Amino acid sequence: MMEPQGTTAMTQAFDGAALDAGERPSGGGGTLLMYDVYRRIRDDIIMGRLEAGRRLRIEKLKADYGTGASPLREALSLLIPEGFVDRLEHRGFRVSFVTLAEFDDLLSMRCWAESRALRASIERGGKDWESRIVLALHWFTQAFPDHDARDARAGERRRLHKALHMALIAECGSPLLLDLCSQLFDRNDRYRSLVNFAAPADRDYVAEHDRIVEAVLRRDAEAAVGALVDHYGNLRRQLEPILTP
Amino acid sequence: MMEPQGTTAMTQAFDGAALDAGERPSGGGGTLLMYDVYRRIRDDIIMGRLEAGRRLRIEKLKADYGTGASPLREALSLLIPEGFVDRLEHRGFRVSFVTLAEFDDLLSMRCWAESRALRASIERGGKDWESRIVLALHWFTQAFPDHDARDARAGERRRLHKALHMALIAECGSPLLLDLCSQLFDRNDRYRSLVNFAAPADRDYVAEHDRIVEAVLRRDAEAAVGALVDHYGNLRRQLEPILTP
DNA sequence: ATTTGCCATTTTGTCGATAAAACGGCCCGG
DNA sequence: CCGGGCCGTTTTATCGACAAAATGGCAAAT
Repeated sequence: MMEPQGTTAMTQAFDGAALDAGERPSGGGGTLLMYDVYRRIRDDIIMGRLEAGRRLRIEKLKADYGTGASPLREALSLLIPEGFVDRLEHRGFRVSFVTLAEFDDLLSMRCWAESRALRASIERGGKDWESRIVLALHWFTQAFPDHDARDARAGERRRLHKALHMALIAECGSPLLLDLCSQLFDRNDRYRSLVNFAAPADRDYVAEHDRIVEAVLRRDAEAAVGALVDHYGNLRRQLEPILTP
Repeated sequence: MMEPQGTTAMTQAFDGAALDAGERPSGGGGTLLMYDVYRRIRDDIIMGRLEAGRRLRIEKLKADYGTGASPLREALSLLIPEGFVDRLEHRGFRVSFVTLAEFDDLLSMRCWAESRALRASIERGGKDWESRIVLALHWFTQAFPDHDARDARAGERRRLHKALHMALIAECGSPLLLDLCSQLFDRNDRYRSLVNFAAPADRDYVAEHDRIVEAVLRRDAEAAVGALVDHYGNLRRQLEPILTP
C-alpha cells in the first residue's frame, strides 16, 4: 500500500508556477499562500503526479511544498468536497481513489449539465462570445501538436483545453451551472491524464473540438450537443481497459 | 454596514448541539472539532442567526464557539465554496449576501436537478424506498404544527424537512447528483428562513408535501415533478417583496 | 503457531505566539 | 472647508510547539 519514494517526481520548491493564474475554488485574489498550495496539490493530483491512494503526510508535504502545516490543512480540507482527497479521521489525508463507477457518474453528470449549459449559451451568446470561442480554439489547436502526458507543457495544454470548453458554455447565464461544469471538468481530467499516460493519442482531439465549435458557430444546438457528448464518451472507451484489471 | 453587537443572539458556548448529527461536507466520522464548528456556523447562517454581510472576526468567533483559530479557519474555508461565506483576502471572512438573482439561479438549478433525480428515483426505487418516504413524511408532518421560525425546534424541523426531500430522490443512483441537490437545498434554506421570519405561514406546507408524496407513491413522475416544482416556486412569490426594497 | 494485550513511536489535530497587512485617526497642505 | 499622506492600532495569515490519538512491534498466554 505504501509508495516508493522517488518514482514520482514531485514539484520541487517554489518554481515559477505563476502561469496558470485565475483558478480559485470560487473567486478571490491571489496573494494567499494557502491558495497557491491548494492549486499546486490539486494540479498534482489531476495530472497524476500524486497517484490515487497515496497517503498525504503533513510532514512530507511541508517539505515538498515548502510551507507550514496551517495552509496545507486548509488546502487539503478544500480538496475533500471536490473529491480529490479523502479524510481518515485522526489518520490524516490521502489522494482519493479512481473507479470506473465514479467516472461513469461523472460522465453522466457532465453530459447532462454541459448539454444544458451549451444549449443556453447558443441561445443567448452574442458575437463577442463567438470571438472568445474562436480564440480559445486557436490557442488550443496551436498548443496541441506535441501531445506527451509527461511533457512540461502538459499543464498548459490542460489549461487551454479547459478554457475552450468553458468558453463554449460561458454565456449560459447561470453562475451555479458554470461552477458545476468547472468542477466536473477538473474531476474528469484526472481520468484523462490516466488515459494519456497509458494509451497516448489514438484519437484526433483537434478534429473533435473543431466539430463541436463548427456546430456551435452554426448555432446548431442539436449537432453541437451531439458532438460534445460523443467527445466525452470517447474517453470512456479508452478508459475501460485501463480501469478493469 | 456594521452590525449592532447584541441584537442577534449567538449560539453561546458548548450547548448540547449533538442532536443534528449525520451532516458532514462529504462523508466522515464525527470526533473532529473542526466539523463541529463547521456545522454550527453553517446552521447559524442558514437559520439566519448570522445575518448576511456580517463580518466574521476570528477573535469573536473563538469566544462564541469556544475553539481555537485553526479549526475555525478550516471551517470557514469549507463554507466558501458552498456559498455561505465570502473571503476578502487579508481582510478576513464575512457572511455572504443574499440576492434575488442568486435565489433565481438556485431555484432554476434545483428544479432542473431534482426533477432529474426524482424521475430516476421513481423509476428505480423499490418498496424500501417507499417506506422511507412514508416515514420521513410522517415525522415531518408531526413536527410541523408549531411553526415559528424563532422556535427552539426550528433546527429540528429543518432537518426533518430536508430528510423528506432527500428521501424522495435517494434512489436516483448518482452520488454526485445527490450531493448537488443536498448543497442546493441547504443554500436555498437560507432564503426559506428569511421568509419564515418576515411572513410566517400563508401556505400549507404539509399539504404541499402530501401532494408530492402521493404522486410519487402512485409512480406518476409527471405529477410528482409538477408538484415539486410548484412547491419550490411558491417560495419565490413570498420572497420577492422581501428582497426588492 | 496464532492470538491478545501492552508500550514506544509516529502522526495528527489543536493551541498560543509572531510577522505582515489593512484600517482609522490625525496632521498637514491646498 | 476639504483631500491626501503618515503613523499607531487592530486583525489577519502563518509558523512552531504541545497533547491526544493511532500505528507497529514485542512479549505473554492460549
